[in-house]
Amino acid sequence: MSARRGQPLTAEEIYAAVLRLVDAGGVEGLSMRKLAAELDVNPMSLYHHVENKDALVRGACATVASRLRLPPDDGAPWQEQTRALARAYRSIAQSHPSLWSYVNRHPALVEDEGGMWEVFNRILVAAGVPADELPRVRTVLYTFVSGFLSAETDGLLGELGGAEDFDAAFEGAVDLIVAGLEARYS
Amino acid sequence: MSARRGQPLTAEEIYAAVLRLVDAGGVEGLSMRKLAAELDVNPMSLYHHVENKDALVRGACATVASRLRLPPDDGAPWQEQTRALARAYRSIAQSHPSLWSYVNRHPALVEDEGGMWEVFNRILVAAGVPADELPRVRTVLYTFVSGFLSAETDGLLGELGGAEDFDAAFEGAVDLIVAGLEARYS
DNA sequence: ACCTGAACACCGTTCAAGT
DNA sequence: ACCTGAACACCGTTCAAGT
Repeated sequence: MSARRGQPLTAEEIYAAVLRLVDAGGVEGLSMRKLAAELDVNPMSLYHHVENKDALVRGACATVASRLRLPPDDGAPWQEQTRALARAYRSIAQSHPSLWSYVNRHPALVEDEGGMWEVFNRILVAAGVPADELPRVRTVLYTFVSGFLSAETDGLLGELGGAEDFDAAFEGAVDLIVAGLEARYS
Repeated sequence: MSARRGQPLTAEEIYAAVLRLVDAGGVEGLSMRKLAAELDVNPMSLYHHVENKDALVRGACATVASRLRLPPDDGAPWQEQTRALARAYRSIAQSHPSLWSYVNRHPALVEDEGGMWEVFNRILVAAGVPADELPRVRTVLYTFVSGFLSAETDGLLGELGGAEDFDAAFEGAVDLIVAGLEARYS
């Protein structure tokens, strides 16, 4: 039996607990049984609120992704908007590193986070990328940024050396991308 | 009891089986018990040859990494050597995608693969990167390439769209890196 | 010295039985 | 209608007991 009050679990309650457990021990460290214990509930009761562990992670993702705040379409130079978008994305990744790292390598879980691709497109057009190259360039640059962030959140950045100040290294990485775009498309 | 001949397991035999299982079902799909079955051996016998599952993966890595063939130091332009190094690294990653993907996000398992960093340094010096920026630039570019490769091996590249021809997308990605280096350091 | 069965402490998930 | 205990098919690893 559970020591809980009569009210059933809310989605908010569940996902707050999921994020707590994932932050503490990664998605691999999350288990239905631990989550149930965290919520003071019978493990099997969880299946009444969520289909399975995968759906749990997907829901946690949606919760976090909804917090992405995209840079506005003011008249700022595309270089500055690129940096703003990259920083906004990084801050989401860093808010729950283990979750982001896991989701980023599970294609089925990656979804359009609040119109990010549209914003990215707009910026690349401003940078002079021709329409037919746009999807490829967008995808490649996304893999570059997510590669850096994976290295950062997985601890590889520190291991590889040369980047004691991660913020500075990130800015340098974005600078290199901007320089590459300028050289090829401006 | 085992149906094996008297001879004990060899490391070659074990790692060949590990790679077979990892290729088929990823590192997450590898288990000591399945490996033992694959080798027709008692699960507990494996612990006589290897410390634990982690050591197993580390050994498999070393096996694969030893196959990396670095580009020679001929007088080729640094742009061409950059492409050659990137291609050599990609072909290793692609030879056992699941293993590479797993190892790449476990910092403790990433090791210098046959002097790759030295070769990378030499190329970047030729590209005009100043000595004090070298470690940072090397690390950032590594995260870019490994980000692309992770996206490719994890199936994210196809999911994101814009890259039906992965080889072409990879060349485009390296082109962008080269353009960035030329713009900032040449 | 080498090998291994049973056991321990975990998983995700199903399902029949309870209220 | 909702909940849950027992069960199933898995894990990695330990350890005492066997040869």
